[in-house]
Amino acid sequence: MKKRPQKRLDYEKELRRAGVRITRPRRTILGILSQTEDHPDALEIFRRAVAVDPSISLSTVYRTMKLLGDMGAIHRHAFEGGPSRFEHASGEHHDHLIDIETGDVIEFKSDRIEQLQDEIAKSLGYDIVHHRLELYGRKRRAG
Amino acid sequence: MKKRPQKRLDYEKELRRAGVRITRPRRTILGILSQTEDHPDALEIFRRAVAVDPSISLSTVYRTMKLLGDMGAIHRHAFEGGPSRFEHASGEHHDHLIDIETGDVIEFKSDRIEQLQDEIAKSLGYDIVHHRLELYGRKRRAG
DNA sequence: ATTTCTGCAAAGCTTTTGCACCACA
DNA sequence: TGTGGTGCAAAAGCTTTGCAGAAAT
Repeated sequence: MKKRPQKRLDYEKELRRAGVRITRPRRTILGILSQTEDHPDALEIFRRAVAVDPSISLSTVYRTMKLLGDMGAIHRHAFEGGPSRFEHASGEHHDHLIDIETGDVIEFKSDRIEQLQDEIAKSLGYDIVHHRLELYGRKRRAG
Repeated sequence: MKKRPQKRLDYEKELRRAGVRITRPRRTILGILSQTEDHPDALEIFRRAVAVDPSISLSTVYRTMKLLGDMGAIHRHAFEGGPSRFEHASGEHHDHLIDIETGDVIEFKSDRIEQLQDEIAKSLGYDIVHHRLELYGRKRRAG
């Protein structure tokens, strides 16, 4: 029952603050991202955008995702065997379980795992800058 | 102080058993993999192979890696921001810490993390087929 | 003698980029 | 009105593939 009302306005504010122009294609893409609860790839975002504004280009989608990624407003995930997929960066950090049959993505979080990761890195003499934890699985059937 | 003596012979046996021909380029590539303790990408394997047999092609490297991967003899890792890198599949499962400055890869293993992953997947109604855990970090400087 | 494999070149797929025009501030 | 953004097409980077000739069994 999560609500993500008018996330687009937040994006716009952030963008303006960063000194970037709010153009028609950008507004369209932000609108789509604000309604997005899944993890679409660039082509899928492009398709959804074209439905709103047929003149939009895939380049602009990529450029906008790059822009938002650099600002930290979205995350890009390069899951196995496919193009990068995006999600908004609102909310807390989490990792992903990918359904290898459907491509569905389930988010999860484990403080314990994060803590263990830190310990491991430290013991190896490293500080973690970021990490990637992806579980690829198959839905267990009842019975 | 690990030793990996004559790993090539094992590969060859496996390949013959699988009904594949041991050709000159394959023997060359297997020889290189057997001496490899790092995580080279296809181009790097190609370079090392060319030093032994200048007539080898990059396609053959890719095809051989695919073959060995399908047989489970090597693992392919798609670390962030670069081409896939390979390692032989001998030895036990482990995860990777990637030095974001040098690209160096350090292997580590945590039974506790594996166990937590299983629990998480189960609680979400999934069985894990495989997973990917990569820590991207920077060497902590003394002091 | 077959069947598999190879090198080469071309194509595939995702993502980035050069450029001339367009539009936001 | 000037700078930044856009669409288009081309290119880049990695990997796969079609094909005709070569080599392993």
